[in-house]
Amino acid sequence: MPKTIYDIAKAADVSIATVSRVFSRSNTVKESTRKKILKIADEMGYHPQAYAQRLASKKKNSIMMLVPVMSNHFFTEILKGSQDILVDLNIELTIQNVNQEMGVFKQVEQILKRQWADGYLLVSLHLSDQELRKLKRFNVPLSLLDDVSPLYDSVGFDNVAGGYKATAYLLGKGYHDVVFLSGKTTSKPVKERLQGFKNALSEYQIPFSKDHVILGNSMDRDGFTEKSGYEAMLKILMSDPLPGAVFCSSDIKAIGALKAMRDENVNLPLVSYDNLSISEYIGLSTVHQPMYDMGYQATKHLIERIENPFAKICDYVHDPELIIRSSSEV
Amino acid sequence: MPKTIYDIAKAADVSIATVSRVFSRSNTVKESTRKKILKIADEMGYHPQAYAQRLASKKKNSIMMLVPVMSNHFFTEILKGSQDILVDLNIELTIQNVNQEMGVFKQVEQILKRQWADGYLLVSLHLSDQELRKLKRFNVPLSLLDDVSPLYDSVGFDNVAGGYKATAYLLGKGYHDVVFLSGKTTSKPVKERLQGFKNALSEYQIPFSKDHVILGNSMDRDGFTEKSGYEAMLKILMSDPLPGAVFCSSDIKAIGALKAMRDENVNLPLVSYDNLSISEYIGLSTVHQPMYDMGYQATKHLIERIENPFAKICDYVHDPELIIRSSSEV
DNA sequence: CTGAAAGCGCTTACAG
DNA sequence: CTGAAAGCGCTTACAG
Repeated sequence: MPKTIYDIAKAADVSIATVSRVFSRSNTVKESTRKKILKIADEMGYHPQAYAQRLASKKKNSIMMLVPVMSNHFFTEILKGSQDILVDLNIELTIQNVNQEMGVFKQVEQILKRQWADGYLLVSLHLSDQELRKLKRFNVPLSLLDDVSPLYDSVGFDNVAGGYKATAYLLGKGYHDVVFLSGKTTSKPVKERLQGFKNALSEYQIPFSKDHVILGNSMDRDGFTEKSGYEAMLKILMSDPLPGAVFCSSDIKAIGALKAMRDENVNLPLVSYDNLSISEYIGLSTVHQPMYDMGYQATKHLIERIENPFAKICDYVHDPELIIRSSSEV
Repeated sequence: MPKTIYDIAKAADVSIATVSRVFSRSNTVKESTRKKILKIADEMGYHPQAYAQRLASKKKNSIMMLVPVMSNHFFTEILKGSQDILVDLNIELTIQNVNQEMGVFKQVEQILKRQWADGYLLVSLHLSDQELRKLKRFNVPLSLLDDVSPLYDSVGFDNVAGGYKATAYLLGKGYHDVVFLSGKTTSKPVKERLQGFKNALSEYQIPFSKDHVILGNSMDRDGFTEKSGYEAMLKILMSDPLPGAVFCSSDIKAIGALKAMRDENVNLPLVSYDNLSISEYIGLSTVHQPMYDMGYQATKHLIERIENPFAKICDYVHDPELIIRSSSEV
């Protein structure tokens, strides 16, 4: 049986209040008794139970990150940014995976209801305005990451600008017949990047048509898979005439697309999106998103919000940066 | 203020016991009162607090996964395997990141002490036998994943066999001057894969020497980074004569190594290790590890262990499979 | 610096 | 089918 505070108190011949004070780092305990209690606790393998502590104190010192891990190839960067700020503050970070296939909003609600943490980091969840508004009723600090909303502290990217930059670069190089290798078109980032694509076209007075958008058949993870990119590129390569260049909605898809080109022995200039750590090594021209900074910032906002619930909401939109490597320079 | 069970009881004109029964799905509640309570709870936004529930019931219905997310590129597969079994059982899964740079064992101890979960899944932690033995004192179900030990339920891989297969393949093709592109040599999987490498050499009666092992300078994440692979391959390419082939300790490193070869315009046959989802698309010959199955199995073991703490310990070692693609066929 | 006691929000025999 | 009451393992004013 695990030991309780009573066991330690009895063994140390003090009250449970004193034992509690030792573990809550209250400095009102005499050094000698503190040492004695710590020694006994260590021998008996005692440590306060998280549940009881949190119930009694109403403080949690804990933040929870909700994230669709499955689809999130840049998650490690975000996590690093988040941890770097949390470690010093001695705040626990717990991760909850949100399953994209099972109703994101319902899962979020379910988790918030349980009152696990002092605040929640919602990563790449892309909830609608209406859903976000509904979450207000839980009255708990929320911070959005890779998403922007005036309703919450949030730090995201201007996907429209990113899509525009990538496309404009290709157009500027003279490839006026660019094509968009899309993800699932209901996905928020896909929509926005497509909008950027359209904006660039219209700047060059090129009329947009449905034929500009090519999709793979595989639709798991919103189509953000190598397989889906491969399929889409195969379709592109079957068109006649071939487009001059490709703007691909994500690096992961681009990896599939690149293989399709190799298999078919065609080489179209390609720019994609995300700048994963591998992208540098496979020479992908891509739109960079500083995920580390984002994790750091969003976490900072959340902590400040927990401390001061009535501070001004702060939504920050990063301007993405285009990085040119070999894939666009054929 | 969040509502409590008392608020609901009062509003529904019943005792708190009845409200509790409704939420714990006890079927001893009259259908009409159940409906009434559920309706009121929904209106008032009530849901039982996780902490209080677990403290009172001593049941947690929850499993925690400890994982060095940072370094774990195949983590999503494991997670999927684990979730697929948990969802049906209505068991919560929480993920705790373990920071490789901060003393893995200490962190694990710290987490176990808190008594968060009914059981813990230790993923790719590679603790020593002595450390594992020490964890016994927490007297809580533990299941190891990507690690094998007779002390706990565990499912891992035979890294020695994997290293052997990869190397023997290269030797069998006539490349007798193979070289091992290593990770940090204190890392358990690196050591084992190197042992497999040695075994293959000795089968071909090739004496092993230190020169067979090449290391990059970057050592974060135990050297499992693209950068470290790039650096190591650059070193290899500076040797004279050049080796005939390379066995690379991980796919991520191989991606860096491949770039180094492209940059230097050399093309050595290469086999690596892991079979990440991207590996198929960049044509990596590699050693496959069925991470999904592993996540599924380890989770199953853990659940059975929680139900029956005295069942026979079951440690399972997967035999890895060599997959040949283009990188080895130059 | 320390203790007695109330309380955190639940669950669960027990009794009816 | 339902309620009163004890208890889960802690924290924290309050008093000394």
